[in-house]
Amino acid sequence: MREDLEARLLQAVARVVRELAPDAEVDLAAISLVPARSPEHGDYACNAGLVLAKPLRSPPRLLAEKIAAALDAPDVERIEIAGPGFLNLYLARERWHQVVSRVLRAGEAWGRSDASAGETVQVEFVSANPTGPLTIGHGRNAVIGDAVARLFEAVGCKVTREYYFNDGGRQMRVLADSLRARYEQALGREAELPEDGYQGDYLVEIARALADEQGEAWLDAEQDQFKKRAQDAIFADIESTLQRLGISFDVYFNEASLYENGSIDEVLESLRDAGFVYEGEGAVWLDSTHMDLDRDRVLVRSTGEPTYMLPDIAYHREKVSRGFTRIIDVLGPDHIEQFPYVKAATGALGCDVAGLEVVMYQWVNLRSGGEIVKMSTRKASFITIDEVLDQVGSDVFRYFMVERRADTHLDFDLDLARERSDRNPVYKIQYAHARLCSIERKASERGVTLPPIDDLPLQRLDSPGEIELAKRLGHFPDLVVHAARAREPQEVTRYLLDLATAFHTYISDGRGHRVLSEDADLSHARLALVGAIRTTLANGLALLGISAPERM
RNA sequence: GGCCCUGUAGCUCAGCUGGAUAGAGCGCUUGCCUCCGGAGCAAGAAGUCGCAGGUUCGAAUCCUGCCAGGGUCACCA
Repeated sequence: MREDLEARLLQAVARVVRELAPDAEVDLAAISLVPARSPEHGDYACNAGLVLAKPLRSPPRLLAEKIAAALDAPDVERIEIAGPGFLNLYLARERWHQVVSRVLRAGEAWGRSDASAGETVQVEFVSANPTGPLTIGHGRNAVIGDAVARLFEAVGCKVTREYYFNDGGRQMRVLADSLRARYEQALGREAELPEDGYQGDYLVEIARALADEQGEAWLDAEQDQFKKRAQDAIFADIESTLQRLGISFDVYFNEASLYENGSIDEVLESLRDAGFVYEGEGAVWLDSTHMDLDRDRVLVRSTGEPTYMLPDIAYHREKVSRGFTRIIDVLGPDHIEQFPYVKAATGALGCDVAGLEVVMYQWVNLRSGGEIVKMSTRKASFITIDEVLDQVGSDVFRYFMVERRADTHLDFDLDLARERSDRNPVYKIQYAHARLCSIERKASERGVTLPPIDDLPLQRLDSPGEIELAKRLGHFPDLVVHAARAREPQEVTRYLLDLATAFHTYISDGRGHRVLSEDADLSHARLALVGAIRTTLANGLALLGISAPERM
């Protein structure tokens, strides 16, 4: 609806420009049509008069009037010129009533669109190496990644969820040696963890299970056996955590395969051939200075071992080769700095990297008992997702993880998350949904059934609260598109909280908006509105992977 | 020192890619359950948008500098 109006508005602008100053340079992208902030400003507000004032050398209010006169839009009932030169557009009420029937007709598809149809998107997220359980920091990555993937699906993209991991390298050898030590300890022998070994209790448990199962049979086992054992156990644990969050992946991509199929060598050679590699200080360097970046980076250490950057480049070349139109990396601040180098180097290989982008999130601090616990992967102090899930459940966890914009630091307030009360915003939204369901149940108990959608007496929805709610529902598809474009699930949480509040206000502000009454038409109209709100809340929650309970 | 993110109400944060009187949740004050769910609603107090310049009809939003917090800079992915 908004888009149609915007198109007509731009036509009107074009007419006015043609008439007054055909040669003027006008930036049409600067013209916006947005939902008005307050009802005094109508339904939609447009800044075209102000934007055109300069290039057309005319007073903005005068231009606004000309645009208003040139606008051909049957839905627009009235236009006011306000303030410095805004166009305030008032739509006919029937337009908003129609929103209710559209929602009911669309059902689960309400909010979904083909705005980005034809795109194939790969979202790579979590990507934790199998050296330990997922921590709360991975949790933010996991929830954001999955929610962004859901948003892409909602606007018509085909989405591949991918997990990239490395089970090779020094860290895994240390892990293997750590498990061996724990295993020997489990058999009652003297054994010491290697220096900078993995100290977490989870390895003790894995070792105990191994000792119970194998007895002393593994005392002479190879490092590789321990490595595989640890890796399998830890991966099983990671997958079970992800399952608790309702997250599953289409592809698990192993970094080792890039070594096995020769990609690493190929990439290094190609970069060398392209003239972007040189030797210095015993290492092999990426000449990123000549890719418009501020400095060079090491690709192969003086020890002969590649840095993580080289396989990263090979991996991104591999992703691009699979033909995705868009490739998203969900990265924490510790990985973000490498990305421009990886992207530039991948481009230097001749790959089209235009669709490569990052969704970056900031660290999570855990707040408990008024104290802030800084989550640090390096230091031993970390809290696992499972530990938190034991206390709050997936819905609360997911909500809290996407409640803030990804690029701001997140304080996860464990005490608040644990509260099943009005202080906790997840419940406010879910409660509204349950309350709506309750009203529908009540209606069905009383034998009230809705007439066919086309026959609904929606004109009976004439109170300001009802029109306000219908407008809010009407904005939902735009909201989804916007959130997907911004890669910001947070926008959905905010919308849902506002919608839930608007409903609670409507139903209990003492203005007598009883849904079920003696007036059959009014009851039907309001019941239809109830259904539309419920559908929108449920669809919005689904975008976040959060359940919409019918009872609480 | 270089680069990246952040600085908005007592706290945690929005602010729709430059718009009209800067908003929400929590906390605080005061009211509301003979009535479809009080996990709710109504009203109120609370802000030099980190600081200083600049760009223009108009800046929390864009530019520059500074201050503060976090991150990162081949031997950890």
